[in-house]
Amino acid sequence: MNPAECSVRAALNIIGGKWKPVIIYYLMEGTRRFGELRKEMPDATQKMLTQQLRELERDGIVARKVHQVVPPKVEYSLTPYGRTLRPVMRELCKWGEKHMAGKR
Amino acid sequence: MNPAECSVRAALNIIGGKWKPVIIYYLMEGTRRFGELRKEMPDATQKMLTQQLRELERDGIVARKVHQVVPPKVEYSLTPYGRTLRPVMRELCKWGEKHMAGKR
DNA sequence: ACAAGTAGGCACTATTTTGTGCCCTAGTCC
DNA sequence: GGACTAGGGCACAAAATAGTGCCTACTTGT
Repeated sequence: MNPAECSVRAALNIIGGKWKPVIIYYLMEGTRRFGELRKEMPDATQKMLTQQLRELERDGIVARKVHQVVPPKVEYSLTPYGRTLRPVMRELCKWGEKHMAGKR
Repeated sequence: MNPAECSVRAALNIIGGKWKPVIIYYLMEGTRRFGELRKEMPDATQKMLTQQLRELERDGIVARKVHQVVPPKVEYSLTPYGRTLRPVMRELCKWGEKHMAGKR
């Protein structure tokens, strides 16, 4: 397996989850609280959201900031590293739109 | 789910298989016979290769050309539509390379 | 007569990914 | 002292994906 192909796979490992692109998409717009993400993507279960966020955190894409306050408050945002995904997401998105438009 | 996020998911549905990006990658270089692909990606089982090729064909990304000759000969290539994936793959690949380089 | 090479098909199993349901914490409001 | 809040954990069940093994048809070489 040559380097070019496995680099594509590496990228897909990061953004390839069912909800990860959606999370990244929202976080590209700005910081979100956990509950906000849940409202924005009601089809993702809480567990899935948590799980995918953890993975993205582990991979250095999102930052998780816990405010030690009374009702817990946790904010998620893209790390600088995560922001380097922007061009990738843009291409993916552009292609996806064209694809959906020309739907047979 | 807004249109931007679901377009990303639509794109991922096409190129998101375990072997699809690899297949697309090789076909971007040129037409391949089934057996050639097998040799280039020995970790994919024959079944997986066939399956993923069928899906890519169904989605209009690859063309399958059967030559009615004695030992069967089947050639796969990207359709013009498949070639529109080039920029997407390039970004994905660029990001993936940087990602692997900066591996912690 | 028989093995090899090509491009698969089909049934079944294994692995991975998603989803469900139920539980916790610690203040605070009533 | 019960309910509610926001974020999350854990065990398990279901579904999607991937992998294995064995089978076909046709022809050429031995």
